[in-house]
Amino acid sequence: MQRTGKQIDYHDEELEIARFSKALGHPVRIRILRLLESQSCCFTGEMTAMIPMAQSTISQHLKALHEAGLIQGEINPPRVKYCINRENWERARELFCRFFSDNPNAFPC
Amino acid sequence: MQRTGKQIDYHDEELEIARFSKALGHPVRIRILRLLESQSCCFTGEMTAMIPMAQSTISQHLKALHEAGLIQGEINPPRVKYCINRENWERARELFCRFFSDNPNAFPC
DNA sequence: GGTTATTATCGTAAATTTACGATAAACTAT
DNA sequence: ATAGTTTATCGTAAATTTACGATAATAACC
Repeated sequence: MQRTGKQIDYHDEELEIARFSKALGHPVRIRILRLLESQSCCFTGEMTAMIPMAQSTISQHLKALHEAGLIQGEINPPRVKYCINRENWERARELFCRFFSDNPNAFPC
Repeated sequence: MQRTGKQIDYHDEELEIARFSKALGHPVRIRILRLLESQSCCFTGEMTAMIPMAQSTISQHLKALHEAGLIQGEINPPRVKYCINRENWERARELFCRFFSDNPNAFPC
């Protein structure tokens, strides 16, 4: 919240993994990502049809995932087709695997 | 927030991974876990010495990690020694690796 | 019993998140 | 131009998170 802010010198990796984790920290966003994983890409409308939640709320969650870099949207008027952002997905995988590895220098994933 | 609550039928795995992710969603908690990883265990005081943040705030973050199951505390009066909860750590690794795997059935991590 | 050391909890204020309905924006098709 | 479709944004209210200082709890030691 940084009220008085003694300023902690976080490493880039710490900030990166916290940022990805925060985006993954809501079950509906996990659901959305699983949908996108199973069927390469997906229109917003298909998600709103499958997830019983207000369209505006889903759009809000999509924005969160987009800002975290986990998905990307391609405008296909009047619709928007969302896909996993493969580059950042790979980066996240790498970060999590290294983080959870017993030996932080190894990288077996 | 569940105001009208149309109720989404989340799978256990979705809730689990969101729960772990939420706990990982703050850089200071990543820092704490990295400390615990590097030196098997650690007293609260050692962390407050290394992290420029109020003792009560760190205790609060430790509580969050504890409630998510990622760490465990052993009372060693008047101090408390915290360690990674290896069982749940392994579980989280498994969940994340499967989640980020291109093929959700494979499990190469 | 009283003191010291360590950690958790309480009370708080500000910021952020989450959900909704309503509205706006963008582009097609008529 | 007008209407229709799809999606994002706005305004909102409630809940949660995050940070702090102050206080309480716990157990050792004198």
